[in-house]
Amino acid sequence: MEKKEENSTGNSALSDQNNQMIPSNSFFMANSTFDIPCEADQKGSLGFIDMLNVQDFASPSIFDLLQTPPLIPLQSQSQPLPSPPSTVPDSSEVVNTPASPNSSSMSSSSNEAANDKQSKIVGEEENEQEKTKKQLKPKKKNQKRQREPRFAFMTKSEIDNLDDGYRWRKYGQKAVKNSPFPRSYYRCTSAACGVKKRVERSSEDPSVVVTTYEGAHTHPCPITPRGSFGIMPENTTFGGVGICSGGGSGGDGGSSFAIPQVIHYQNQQHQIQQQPYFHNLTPPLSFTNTNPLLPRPHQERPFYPSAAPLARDHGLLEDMLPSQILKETKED
DNA sequence: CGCTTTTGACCGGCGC
DNA sequence: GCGCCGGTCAAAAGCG
Repeated sequence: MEKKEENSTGNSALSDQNNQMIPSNSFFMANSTFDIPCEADQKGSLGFIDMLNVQDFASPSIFDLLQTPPLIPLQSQSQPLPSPPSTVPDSSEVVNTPASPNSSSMSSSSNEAANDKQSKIVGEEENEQEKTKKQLKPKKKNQKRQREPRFAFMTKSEIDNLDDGYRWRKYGQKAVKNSPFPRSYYRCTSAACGVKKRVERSSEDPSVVVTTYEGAHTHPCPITPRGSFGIMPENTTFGGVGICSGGGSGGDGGSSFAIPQVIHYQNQQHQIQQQPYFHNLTPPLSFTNTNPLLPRPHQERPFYPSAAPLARDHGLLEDMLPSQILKETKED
């Protein structure tokens, strides 16, 4: 079994829908702000997430953004870029304080940094957990639960559980406070991979799916029979916490999160285009990539080995998208 | 038959 | 200390 992890994410941002205050843990999108339920809390499990500026990005992969260059830990933001961690980074905290609403920022919590130091203990805990679990989790004390770096993004989609190429098993579902939509909890089915993700719909915009990844995959991305990465609409806003590098232990070259490319969220008058995932469309918004952390267009590189073939796989897209949309896209 | 999903119960953290 | 809440467990059901 897997190590039971504790988590108690405060949910300050979720509280009051009538509350017009913009919490620090919000996605800032074009003309609107979305709370990120549970993602950013005072405890810092996942810091605030702001709008990602992606000027000049034709269609960058989220992983491109996150993997190159390595995100700067909060503590060392003014320092040279650290070398990528071999596994889960000690300091997964990245905070880019936006100088302006248009400046990019990705952030994450800082308490994870300390907790991550305990990563070595995880294995031992796992064994212990095995023994004790049958008694309904007599938890270890004195050990704050280790938090993996988390990464959240928003997707405009009717599909809750977006296919990101990895295989997930749902292990829980909870009603979300102040939201009519439940939150689903998934875990990567790969044996030694403890990556988790949460999927929920925004209560403010039911068409928006908030997906939060936690942890880094330690294995290559298994291509699902349906084809991976195919169904992510392009209009996703992500924010992050974390580090996606992975470098992982498995020698897989460091892929971590199976998150599709940046999807530009266009929320002008709440008119959001649904666009096929792999098309290079002009970003609906004019972003300014002022973030030194973010790669420049010329740095674009294929992230998924399988992405290129799939990019042309309209068969998949046609499964998932209205034909009209596809048609329009092709014309582009 | 094996894997996934569902779902109620349980646990721990946090605020009051 | 108590209650709330997020997160997880695990048995049962569902599915291919």
